[in-house]
Amino acid sequence: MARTTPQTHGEILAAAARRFAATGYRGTSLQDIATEVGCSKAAVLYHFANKEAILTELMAPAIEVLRSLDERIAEQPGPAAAQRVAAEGFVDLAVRFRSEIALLRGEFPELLQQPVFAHIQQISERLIDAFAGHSARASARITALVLLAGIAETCGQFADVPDQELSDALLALLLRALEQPAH
Amino acid sequence: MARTTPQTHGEILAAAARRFAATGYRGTSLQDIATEVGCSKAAVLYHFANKEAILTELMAPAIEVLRSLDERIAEQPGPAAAQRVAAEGFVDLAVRFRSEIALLRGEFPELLQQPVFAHIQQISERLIDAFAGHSARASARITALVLLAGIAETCGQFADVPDQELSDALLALLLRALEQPAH
DNA sequence: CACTGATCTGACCGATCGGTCAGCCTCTGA
DNA sequence: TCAGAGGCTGACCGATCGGTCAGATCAGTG
Repeated sequence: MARTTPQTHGEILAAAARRFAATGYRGTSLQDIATEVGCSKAAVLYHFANKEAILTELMAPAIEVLRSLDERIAEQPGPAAAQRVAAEGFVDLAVRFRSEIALLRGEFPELLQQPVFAHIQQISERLIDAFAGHSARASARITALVLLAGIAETCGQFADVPDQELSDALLALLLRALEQPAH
Repeated sequence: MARTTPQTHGEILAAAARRFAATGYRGTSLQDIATEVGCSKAAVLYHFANKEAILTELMAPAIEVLRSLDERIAEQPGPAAAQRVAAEGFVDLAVRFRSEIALLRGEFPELLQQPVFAHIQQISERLIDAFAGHSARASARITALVLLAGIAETCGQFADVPDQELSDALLALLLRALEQPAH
């Protein structure tokens, strides 16, 4: 029961990731995390300012990669190049961080309100725009949103599929499904 | 404030639908619904046994259609026919009930535990199977799940798109993206 | 030895949740 | 006129939430 090791911080992070993935962010209480770690709820709040700080630290690496993808897309010369970079970059991100994305478990709408994800809303809008080949046509935007949301929502469920196989399948799907932008 | 009309039942349903769509099922309290209606929380619980009963009544029509779609898919002679019926039926269901689906807002995982959705889990598994053309290949199942989840997750966001246009765009996407089953 | 700072605990707080309950209105029909 | 039923209210309940706080424990330092 008594913990004297200073590695509790990491243990809390790992336990929180497991619980968030199992029951979602809102569905996981600080007591749940504490029980999984084997410490008190107060100990959890000794290592993290509040519940949100745990989520922030868990998501930080994925958010950083998403931000850099956003920049790389903006640098592309035309819509076709932007679409290709967006597709490849997003698939790579989804596969690499699928466990982190999984623990959001459809709570995107509420979680987007939180400071951690302050800029994600705009980034994802630009991502959809790139997916749609900068087209304003309704069908292009519908296609883009369905694919983006579908991948984000499901990639965490393929924990048993090897990275390369999942990556290939998703990229093939995107190339097949996305409407080609006008030249 | 005082309500003497017996139409409160319907008003509560409508208010609940709006609040669920805005902040999700778990994110909406009985007090929120009562405030929107303009009555007391106790009045809401006079008309409905509990919070879940409101959701049950809201979702009943959509669930019934999903159940009949499941039966129709099972009657198809081969995987190709089943895939086509599943695609057309699911798009139709998603478009017609997009406002009902929208108010689940990614809370599928938790809500699936509730009695209302007891059989939905198995039905959706059979739906994915039909989407995948009864193939066991990982890529086919990944594609099926991404598209199904993507449509379910996003169709509620296209409230401004006419039914026919949305339906056409989604069906075209499915025909383009789904892997063809072996003959 | 005394002291300090880091780590951790149990008890507690106010807020909010879904849900219950006794009773108050208002309308209706015998 | 009045009993009773339907509709509704305010007060209240136990549970749970995120978060606070005073203090206990312990390793290291002088």
